[in-house]
Amino acid sequence: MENKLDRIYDPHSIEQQIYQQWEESGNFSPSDDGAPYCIMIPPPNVTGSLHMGHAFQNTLMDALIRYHRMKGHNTLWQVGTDHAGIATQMVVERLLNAEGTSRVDLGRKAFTERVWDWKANSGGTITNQLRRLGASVDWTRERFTMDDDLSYAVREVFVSLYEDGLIYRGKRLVNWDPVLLTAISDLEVTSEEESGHLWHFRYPISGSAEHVVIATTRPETMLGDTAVAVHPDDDRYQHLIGKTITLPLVNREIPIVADHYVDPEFGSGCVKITPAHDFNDYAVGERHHLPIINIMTPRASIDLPGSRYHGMSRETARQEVVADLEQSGLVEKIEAHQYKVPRGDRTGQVVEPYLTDQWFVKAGPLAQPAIAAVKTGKIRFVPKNWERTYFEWMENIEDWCISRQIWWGHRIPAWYDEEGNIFVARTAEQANEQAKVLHGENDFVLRQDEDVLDTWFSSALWPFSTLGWPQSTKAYETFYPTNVLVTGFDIIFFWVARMIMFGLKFADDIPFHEVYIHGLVRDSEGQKMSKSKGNILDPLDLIDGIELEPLLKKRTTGLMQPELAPQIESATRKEFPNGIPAYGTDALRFTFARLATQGRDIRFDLGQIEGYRNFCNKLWNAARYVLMNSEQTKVMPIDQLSANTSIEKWIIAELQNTTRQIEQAYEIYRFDIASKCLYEFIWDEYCAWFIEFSKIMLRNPETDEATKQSLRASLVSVLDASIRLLHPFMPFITEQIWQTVANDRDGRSIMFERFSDSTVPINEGAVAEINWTKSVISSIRNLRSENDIKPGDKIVAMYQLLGDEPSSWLNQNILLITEFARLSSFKPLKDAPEPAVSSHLVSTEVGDFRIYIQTGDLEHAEEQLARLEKQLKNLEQQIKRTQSKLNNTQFLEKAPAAVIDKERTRLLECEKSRKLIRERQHRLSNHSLTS
RNA sequence: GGGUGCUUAGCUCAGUUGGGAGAGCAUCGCCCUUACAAGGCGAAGGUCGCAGGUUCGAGCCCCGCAGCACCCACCA
Repeated sequence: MENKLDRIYDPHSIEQQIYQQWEESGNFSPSDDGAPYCIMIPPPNVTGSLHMGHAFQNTLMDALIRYHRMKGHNTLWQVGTDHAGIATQMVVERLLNAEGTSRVDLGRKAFTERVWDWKANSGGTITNQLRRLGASVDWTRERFTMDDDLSYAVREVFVSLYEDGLIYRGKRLVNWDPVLLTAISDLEVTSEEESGHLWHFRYPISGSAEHVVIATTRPETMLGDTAVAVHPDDDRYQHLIGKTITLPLVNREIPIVADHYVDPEFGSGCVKITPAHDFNDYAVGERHHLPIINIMTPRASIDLPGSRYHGMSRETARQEVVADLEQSGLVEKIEAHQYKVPRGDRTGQVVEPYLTDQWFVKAGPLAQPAIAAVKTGKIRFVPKNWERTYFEWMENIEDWCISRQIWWGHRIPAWYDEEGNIFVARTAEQANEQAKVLHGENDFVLRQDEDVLDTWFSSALWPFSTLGWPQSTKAYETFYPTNVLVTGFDIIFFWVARMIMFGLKFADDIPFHEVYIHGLVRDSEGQKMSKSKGNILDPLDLIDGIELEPLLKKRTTGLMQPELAPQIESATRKEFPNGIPAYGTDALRFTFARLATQGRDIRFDLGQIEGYRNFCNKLWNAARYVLMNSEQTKVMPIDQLSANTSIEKWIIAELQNTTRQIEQAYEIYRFDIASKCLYEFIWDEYCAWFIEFSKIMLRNPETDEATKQSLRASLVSVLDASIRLLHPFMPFITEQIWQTVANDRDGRSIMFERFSDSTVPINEGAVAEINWTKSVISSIRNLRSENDIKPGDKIVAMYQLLGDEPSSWLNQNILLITEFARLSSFKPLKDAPEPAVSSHLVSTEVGDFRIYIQTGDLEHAEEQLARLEKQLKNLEQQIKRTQSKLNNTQFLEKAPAAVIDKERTRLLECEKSRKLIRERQHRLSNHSLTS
């Protein structure tokens, strides 16, 4: 490392080089020393690239990891990626289509080989982006959910659950994506309200002229109706229960049944029942033992050989059915209707309830201990209110459909013989053994189940499968249960709940003690970021910067709806007329930390990150100043500083207060508080006061050498301590400065330094003295500004000690006051009668210390009088309020003594201030009369 | 239909167990002062969504209302 900092802070020139050094030196692996601390990364999809949500989440995890590493813990941040079954298969299928071939052409074996190739060549995007972010994950332990050992864990879990009766196979109505041709789980279906129609049809009663009117949003499914239902207590239809209907168009006799499911208030009170194509109807069908007639192919076209609708898409069939019923005069009416349409979250296609053979996890028994773990406080959600969401879902949990009819994923370890017997086993050999037992000497052929498991199945094992389970490895013994899971609320059901269930079942313990749920990153307007809205910010663009043209291109290419491009382009031009400047990783990370308030979604706009980039610059330049002034000075722990002067004692006190607040904030995951404390301490105390104080003292020829040495040591050591506190949020700039401020680093990294030093007792006297000095300086600055005195002009000032502030405070700090306030002299006013001294005096007070300054003229007298008048008015109000409180016997009886004392003191202070202000008014108005 | 969160300065948000309303950005003055103009000094700006209640005292606790956002659910 160089021993100097460049004049200009340039994040780009330091960040990548530093990360490479960290990674190469193996710094991210556990130290094998100290209490274990472990976080599991939510494995990003291997097809993914870093978005703002990742950047936010990983910033917080890295801060926690770095904090605990510096605290001396044996720290593991387990990294890896998820095979993302459907997403990855879609990506590779698109590539194949572009090449003019297809998944089916290749066949299963060649296709999965192709996916592995893709992964080897293109699957590292997001992990490399994590490096840019500074993530101190242990790359040597990187895992992929389809690694051999993790796949082994998957089979182990599947087989165990099967043996325990918690996995079963069955023909059930599932959510079917007719484009992907696979079942998906309830969670993968999203319902949006859409405009449609409510069709009212007349169904004729068999052998009668009567008919009933049924209403439906899906006319085409009437081809599969097997009943009409009414409410059992509905007087209108009592006489029809048990009779039959001749189903129009199909001419099938179907019964009228009574079922509580029907809401008599809705529509006509009669419901068509299609058990094969509706979840509710399926349940009704089961209750009444109705036949289940499937009328659709997997691609959701009509499957009724011999019917005129056979082969029609569901949309066409709908039109035709309605037209035909219309023709027969069976359409009562058609109403506009808003209704929820279920769509697959991957394809956006309307999902069909579809009757197929699938594998399910029986969730109820697994959920019970998982609920208890949170109820008893073994697992804590932060913020706590998410526990309610968790309970709500867990207490009403449905069985989980885990089989998927795709090729990329963990193949289900089940085999069938020709008679349909199922053999679930860890390996084909074991399945064979089982089959032998059954078949004896007879020949048989086994065929493995074609389906793969839902990707979330393997994700659910992540906290223990990555650590070596089912083997009892050192990592597993050391780091399970992990400390905290950091994730978004959107995957509490998908992932968090299932990890808890499986962790308790298989690793015999909770997977983590705490779950920190963070908010969603939105754009500056509060909109969700999405490609189709064209409002995506790429974290790397914020780090490296991007010109307008490439940004436009990025946002407008590959849109699902290309017609939106012009709109997106103009919005982008308006928001980023000059593109995006490079802010650097540290500024981005710090911004995320500052925005990480409890649970809320966060709005991201460039003003914020710019402010924190400026903070980086501030720190950088402060470090440059310190280097210039204390090059040969040794960095010391805070508790070993000699701290000769009050200002050193004061800044040490401030540092210690800040440290304590930060450590407390980490304990409760308040990254916003921790980062805010750092910002304020470094900028408002260390830079604005301490460095400025030090300049004056170091440059003063009368300062003795010992004091200078002490000051230099404090300057450099407090800087050193500050950047250690800051390191978890800003790893790069702090490393660069840390390497530079001392010569004896020997290639060590700041990431292993202690987070904070031992404390020394706070010197309250020094703190009071410096706070008083700061107030005096601020008051004079204020006076100067109010009187339009140019910052460069030196002025005469005088003071009066009216009370009992220690005169030592003044004597000790008179140089600082004089220099800071740019005074040519600062002397006692003696006992001269005030108005006689000068007609150009204005004054202010700090407690009982009155300060006068000389002004060149009094042209601002009117303004000042107005200001004083306003202050006076405020004071009067306060006095009145305080007095009425103190006159209130109820208040005096019931309020705590401390509060009453406070009010009394306040009253005295206000009255004193009022007196002083009146005096100032008096002086000012007299003088303005004379001038 | 059930649930959750939000509403505080022009904007984005803090506000810990109830005890005199805060920050950043933006705005307005004045300064290119030898670490930093990505800076310094100073100023202005709020009926804490509305309406009640509890309390000596409410931004904070309770009830109601309104608006916004999100989650869950099988209403054809």
